[in-house]
Order: sequence, then C-alpha cells, then structure tokens
Amino acid sequence: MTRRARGAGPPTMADVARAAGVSSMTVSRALRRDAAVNEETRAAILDAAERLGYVFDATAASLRARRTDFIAATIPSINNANFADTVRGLTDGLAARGYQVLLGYTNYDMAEEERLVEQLLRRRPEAIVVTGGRHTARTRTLLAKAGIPVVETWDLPDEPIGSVVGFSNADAVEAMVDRFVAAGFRRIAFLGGDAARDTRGTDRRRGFLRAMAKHGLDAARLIAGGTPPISMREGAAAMAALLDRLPDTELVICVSDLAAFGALTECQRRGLAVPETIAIAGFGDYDIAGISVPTLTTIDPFPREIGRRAAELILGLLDGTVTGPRIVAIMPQLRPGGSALLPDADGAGRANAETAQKSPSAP
Amino acid sequence: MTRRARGAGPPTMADVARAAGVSSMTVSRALRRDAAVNEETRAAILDAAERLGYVFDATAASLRARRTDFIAATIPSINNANFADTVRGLTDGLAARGYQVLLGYTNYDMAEEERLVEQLLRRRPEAIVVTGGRHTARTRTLLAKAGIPVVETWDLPDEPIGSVVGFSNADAVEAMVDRFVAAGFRRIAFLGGDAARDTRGTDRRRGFLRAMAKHGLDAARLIAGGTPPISMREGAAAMAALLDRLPDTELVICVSDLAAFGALTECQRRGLAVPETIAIAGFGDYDIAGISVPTLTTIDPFPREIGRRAAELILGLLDGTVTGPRIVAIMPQLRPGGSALLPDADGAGRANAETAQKSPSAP
DNA sequence: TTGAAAGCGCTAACAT
DNA sequence: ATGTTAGCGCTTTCAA
Repeated sequence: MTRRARGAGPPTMADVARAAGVSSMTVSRALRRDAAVNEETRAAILDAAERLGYVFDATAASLRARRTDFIAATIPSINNANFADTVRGLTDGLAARGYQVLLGYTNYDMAEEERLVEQLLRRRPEAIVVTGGRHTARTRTLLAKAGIPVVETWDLPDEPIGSVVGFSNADAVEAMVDRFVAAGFRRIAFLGGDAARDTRGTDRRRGFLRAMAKHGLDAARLIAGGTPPISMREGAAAMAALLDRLPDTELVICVSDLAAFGALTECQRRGLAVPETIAIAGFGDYDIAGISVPTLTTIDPFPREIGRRAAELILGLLDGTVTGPRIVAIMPQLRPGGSALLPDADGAGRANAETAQKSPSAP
Repeated sequence: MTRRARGAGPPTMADVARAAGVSSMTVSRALRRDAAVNEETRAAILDAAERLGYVFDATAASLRARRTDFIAATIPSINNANFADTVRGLTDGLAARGYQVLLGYTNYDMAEEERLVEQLLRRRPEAIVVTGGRHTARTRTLLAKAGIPVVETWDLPDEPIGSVVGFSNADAVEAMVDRFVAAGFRRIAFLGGDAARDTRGTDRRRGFLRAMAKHGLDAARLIAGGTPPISMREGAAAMAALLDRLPDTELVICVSDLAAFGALTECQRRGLAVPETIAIAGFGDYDIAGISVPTLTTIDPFPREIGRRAAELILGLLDGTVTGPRIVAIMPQLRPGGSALLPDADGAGRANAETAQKSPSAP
C-alpha cells in the first residue's frame, strides 16, 4: 500500500506481484522451482519480474527463512595453489547444492583468523571450514558455540572442535624420511621457515626431527629461509646458505615444493647436479613438481580432495544424513620424482580416492 | 515479550538488552563505536553480550540499514597467482573500511560468469568487480541496471559498463614484439591456448598478430597448447610441437609465464640452450619468472595494483569522493630476463606505482 | 543519553 | 493453487 513511489529503490516482490496481478506469496513461490504454481501464472510472474528488472533479495529471504545458504571458509592465503585447490573442491561441491562460499584469508596469523572468524559468523553461515587445528582460545570458543558444523582441515588436531578433514603433516614427513633413510640417505637437512607462524610447516619440521631421532641420525641440519610461508626465492637463498655451511649434505627436505624448486634453481646456478650431488624433496605436489627438470620428489596431500570431502561432509551434516562430527583422514602420498631418487616400492597410486572415512566417537 | 523460551535459537539484541536492563536500541548503539552511549551502560551491555555469547546478526542489520557491506568480485580462476594478487589488493583495500569481499570464480566461462553475477547481485553487494571487458549481453544488462558501481578489470574495454581498472593486453604484447623486432628477432612464434575462452589470451595473440603484420613479418607461427588457460605442462607440450615443426624459430612469445616456463623446461629436456638457441618470453611476472634458470623475460601487469586501485575507486565512488565512472589505466612493464635478451633501454622500473589516473568523460 | 514505534523484503504457517 | 497474517533481528526515525 505504501509501495514504490517510483524510484524508491529497486523493485520488490510486491512490485512484481502487483504487475502480475497476484499476491507476493505467489511470486515467492513462482521464483522457486519447487512450489506448486499454475504454469501460466508463473510465466506471467517471470515475465513481469524480467520487465521490471527485479532482482531477488537474498538478505531478506535469509532473515525470514533463517537460512543464509552461506558456508564460511578461511584459508591462510589465497595465493597458494594448495589452498586454492581446497577451496575449489569445497566450492564445487557446495555450489551444486545452492550454497555460496564466503571466503576469507588469515595471512597465516591466528589473531587475524580470530577477527575473520568473528566477522564471518556475523553473516550467519550454516557451516564453517577453517584451515589447521591450531587457533586462539577465543576462536575455538566462537566456533564451538556457533551452533553450526565446524570442519578443521589440513591437519589432524588432537582435540578437534568439530569435524576434521585432514592428515598429520608430521607423520607425512616422518614417513618420507623413513623411506629416504631406508634408501641409504644419512646427512639429511630440513629447509623451512624461521617462525612458528605456519603451523603446518612447523609440524613438518617436527616430523623430520622425530624421524631423524628415531633413526639415530643428526637432526641439526635445519635451515631457516625466512618468514613462513617461504617463497621460491627464499628457498633458493636458504639453499645457498646450506651449500655454504654444510656442503656435505646428501638430501634436503623442503617445507614445500616452492621452497624445493627455489633450492633446485640454486643448485642449477652453481652447476651442482640434482639428484647426483645433492637430492631435494618437497611437499605439496604443486604443478611445478611435475614439470621442473628434474621433477620434484614430493608428497601429495590431495588438496582438492580435502575440499571435496569437507563439502560432502557439510552437506551430510546439514541434511541430517550424517550425525555428529566426523574425522575424515586423508592419506598423503609420496610422489617419486627425479630430484631425490628412491628405490621402487608401493610409492605411487591414488589409494586415497577410495579411502573409507574413519569415524571415531568424536568429541 | 514472546522472546527466548530458552533454546529458541541464538541470543538476539533483545536478549542482551533484557540482561543489561536497557532497550535493544541502546544495545544497538553500544555495539557500534560511533553512537553516544553512557560508558557504564556500554560496559554492562558488552559484558552481557559476552556472557550470553551474543553474535551480531549482519543479515538483519543489512536488511534494515540497506547496507550489506558486501563488495562482489568475480575472477576467472582462484587458482591463478595473478588474479589472486588482484583479489588481495582488492580485499586489503576494502577490509580496512569494513567491507567484505564476496568472491566467485567463473572458470573462464562467460555463461558461468552470468550465473555467478546474477547470484552475487541477489546478495545486494554495494559494488561489483568483474574480470575482463567481455561478457554476455545479459551480464552487461544485469550489471548496468544493478544501480551500484561496476568495475571491469584486466582489460580496457571499448564500451565499459561503468569504471575500469586495466590495460590493453593486445597493446602490451604488441609493444613487446616491437622491442624484440628492434632487437633483431624475425622468426617469432606465439604460444597460447586453442580457444577463445580466455579473452585476455586471445587479446594477447591479437597484439602479436598486429605487431607482426605491422613489421611485415610472417605471423603464421601460432602454436595452440590446449584449452586455455594453458598449464606449464601444456606449455611444454606445445613447445615440443613447435620445436618439431618449426625448429628455426628464434623466439617464442607465450601467453603466460606458466606456459613459458613449461616451454623452457622442454628446451632443457632437449638440451637446447635458452636464450642462445631459442628465446622465450612470457606474460604476467609470476614468481617463477624471477627464479627460473634462466629467469623469464616477461611483462608485469601489476595484478595487485589493479586490485588496490579498484578498491580505492570503489571507496571513492561509495563515499561520494569520486563521482561517475572512471577509467584507470594500468601500464604494464616489460621485465627483461635471461630467457630472451634485449639490449638495454628504458626497460625496468616501477613507473606504474606513481601513475596518475586518467579520467576521460566516461560513459 | 535513551526509548518506542515502525518496517526493511521476504517466507513460514495457516487458511481456503 | 493461491492468499492472509505475522514476524525474522535489526536500525531508522522520531520523541523525550
């Protein structure tokens, strides 16, 4: 009745209803495929909507229906192919069901993550995905009390907040070191960042240390390449430092493929043969690992699969198919390359794709 | 009065108000820094909110205040460092002022872009940023009629929808070819994708063709490497095809650094010296360009700057500082590397950072 | 500095 | 198949 003094903002359902000679409830129904509306009526309504340039207001619908169709997600950086792949897997799985991913990045900073999570929760997402299992106490509280499914990824936290889709970074590197030690390597270095900012990087180093200790090997060859996450360039600089200080090193395990590739280029610049003179391994199975000369021996953590599984889990949790939190274990796979040779073994393969999900009685 | 039968959903402002013994209007004021509220009252309110675990509902606020604080943005792919950089520039500029970027990716598909834009507009963003200047007719209409600032990026469209922050991909490549021709190169190939899906890639090829024609050179050395955007691996395969079919090629200009790096690795595999036997140039100034051996000669389109400028422009448009659409020209910069040698010239430098923005009487 | 009333644009719930 | 009523949780507006 007070409606549209013309130019009082974009047209609303009431405007469309008036133009089509029906009630706005009928318009509401016609705009969704499900509801029962006479086909002629619907056509007239869609026509009127098109003529008026009507655009559905999801904000109003969300408020009333108590469904925003938002799924929040936080990643450390948007500029990382691994996390981008996870977001792709997540988005593709959720978009098909009408959900929209509300993405934010934390810049590898837990305080920033806290701010971001707080901001995202104000949008009333129906579920939230975070990267990693380490958060500020307040972030944990916010997530735990949000009353929505929470999925931690890229880690296997000791005390999950809710569900988990991830793997142990420490275990993955430990297993890799085991393989190299079995292959005869002894003087092994770890090249990573110099701070605990990147918790996954820190976990990988922990796995290295644990493995070396287990095998009774000297784990003092730790090269810090700068503030995590370290770039290709920093990887190269760190490799230079390593070659200067510990030239007898046989193998360098890098916190990521980016660092590993940088390290490889440093060897190329110095004319050192990889893997003959010094071997290099990475982590992440980035594109570069498969195309560099030599290719990089690395670990594939199935980033896209992580996103896909998280989406699947969330959909199940939201429609009631899945009840209670779940722990979905991803099994990272060693991908042998030319940068660090390993004798044949089980090695390659995509066992992960068919892996069943473990579901212990989660917290 | 009907309020909270306990457990009837998350606490609302009314709950906080009751707990603090004030009206919900006072809570609303206390939760924003601006409004005038007695300091003791505010403290009591914040305390009550914390105790109750109150989380502000941005959906309700958006509906009433007619301000969502959303800025929509679409990029072709989340898995591309160039676009990721633009998103970073954009997000950083906007988050500082309380806006949240609502991001979607089109997968380099105009029909997908249309769906995405339509979906994003339903969220009532206060401005929208899209990548490129080519869209479906319907997308153009939707954007033009949305009644919000529209910014097209990474291109310099002939008929902008609203504002623009970008550059001519064709001109950038043409200028690069000019430099190479001046340096004596004649048998020059272009390595790109095989479809028009990636409009920026197509524009770059167009710039190549135009330049070759201008110099009276044979522009038939066109190598298609697969569905755009082409990967490092596809770049390598395309280079292999080129080396087999046109082994006398002196220089290969690649649609992106990723393709260029792939091409470089193919040469390494074949023992061909780059740049001595064959020279390679890329586009994008990705990280790989600065660290590969040799480094890549490339063009820096200042991706982050594009995002930063778009954010700046949007803020100005929203607060009225800037009126009407603006065209912000970004000046891509040739970055000489080792993969294709050029005689010294103006070449390097960061002229762009200080560039003033052109503001013709835009449409 | 605080409060009361009204309503943003939609849809749940109930009618017919 | 369609309509009526009410109200989601905030903020605008006006008043005190």
